Amino acid sequence: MVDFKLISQCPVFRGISENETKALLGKIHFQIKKFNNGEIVAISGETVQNLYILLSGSVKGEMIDYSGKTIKIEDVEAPRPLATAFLFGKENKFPVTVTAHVDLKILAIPVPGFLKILQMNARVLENYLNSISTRTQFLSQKLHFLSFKTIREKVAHFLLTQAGDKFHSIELKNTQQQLADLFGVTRPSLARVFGEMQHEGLIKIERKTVTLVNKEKLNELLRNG
Amino acid sequence: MVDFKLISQCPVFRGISENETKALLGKIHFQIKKFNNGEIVAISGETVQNLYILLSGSVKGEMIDYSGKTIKIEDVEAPRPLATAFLFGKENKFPVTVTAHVDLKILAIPVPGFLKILQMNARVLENYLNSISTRTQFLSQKLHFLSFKTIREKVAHFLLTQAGDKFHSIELKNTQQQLADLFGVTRPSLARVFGEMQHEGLIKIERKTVTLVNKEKLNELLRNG
DNA sequence: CATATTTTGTAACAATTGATACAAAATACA
DNA sequence: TGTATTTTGTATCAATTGTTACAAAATATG
Repeated sequence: MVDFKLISQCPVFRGISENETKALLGKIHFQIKKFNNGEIVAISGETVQNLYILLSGSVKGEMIDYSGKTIKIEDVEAPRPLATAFLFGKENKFPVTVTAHVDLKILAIPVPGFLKILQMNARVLENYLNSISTRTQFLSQKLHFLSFKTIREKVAHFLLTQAGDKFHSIELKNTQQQLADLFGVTRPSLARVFGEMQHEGLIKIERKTVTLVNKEKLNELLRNG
Repeated sequence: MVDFKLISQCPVFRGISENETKALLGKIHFQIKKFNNGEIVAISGETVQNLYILLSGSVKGEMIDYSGKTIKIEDVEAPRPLATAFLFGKENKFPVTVTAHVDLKILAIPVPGFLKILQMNARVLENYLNSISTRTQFLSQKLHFLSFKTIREKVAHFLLTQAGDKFHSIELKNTQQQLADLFGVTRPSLARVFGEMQHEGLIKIERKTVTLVNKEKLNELLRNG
């Protein structure tokens, strides 16, 4: 028995009623697959030929290195889709090896069928486009952030983005340790940069409040290094 | 007069005949916009409400920093679409300010109309999905590569990826300078790492040929730093 | 309020990389 | 082949960041 209610809770089918979901899936081929704990769902490098939606249980994604060892990358839980950004495109292969965690039930919709659904239902189409676009935008932002090489630049960008055009002070909602993790640097290094920037009169720090004293120089940092 | 032949050469309409393109566009609203050299097509942060396809001329994309200065990011030339990854999703805003280069002609298809086209024509749908998916995959790879912090790690990853499972030596097709640019490091730093890795017996370099002497240790590098 | 825990500021030293320079080696080209 | 140009190997020094350690300050908790 297929739980269409659960499927309609998945991001891709959001806003689609249980009955509509049932009707859509009735017009195409699909499979329900079950895996036991530890079974391999897909191997890294394998071509993605289905849209996989977790119905129950969860999976872990692992990279396999060149010697055969595995490194855990991320977990995905029901009711979420798998590898949505790798259904199409030039490199439509699983970037990770996917293994079942607890007893796992997966809805597998072959790509041709999924394409039909996208054409039949505007809402699903929009959901899917929004999903992969949001991911692309997230990656773009992350990449842009990583383009700043020094900690000073990262801090300047972070502060200016947080403050926006209007404000000249911001409230930090994270500890230095959390910020350091976000920036991918060590906590003492971040603290050092905060201290230096305060000494130079760029910012002023009081408790969790950071005042941007000299916004212009902070901007110059992002250009001149 | 609209040049449907040109439109059908754009990646999104690839594989669609001139007549089909004409028929598709006939069922929706669209605009042809013209810009003179230097005119602003879209401002960074503005919501993307149309799919823009360059019909003639080219544009430059620039970021505006917090003080108002602009930095050139990239150029796009006809017949290519603009900001395809920002039509949908949570942050569907222009990431850059777009300015006309030479006399510019643009096809502007409002998003609702483009959605209709996607539903009417499976080929356009696939083209578009392939386009943004390929972009996401490119960004994913780039991000993965940037996750390697030291030059050693970058080199190890590069060599192992190039060699794959089967081969134990690769032919470099770039100069050290080009590789250094690819890695975002200076040329002498890269040369130093090559030298060190050769001294340690990890690799052997002869002219443009790099032999991976100890693949296992190269793998360990990617995990243990 | 007093005490335990977390967070922050700072210092000393090591490791990595960038910047600059220069000569040897390889390559291109007349 | 001989010469000009490009590429590579290497060295030195500066700049940045990581590592480790410890005390002061802030916060949480009883």
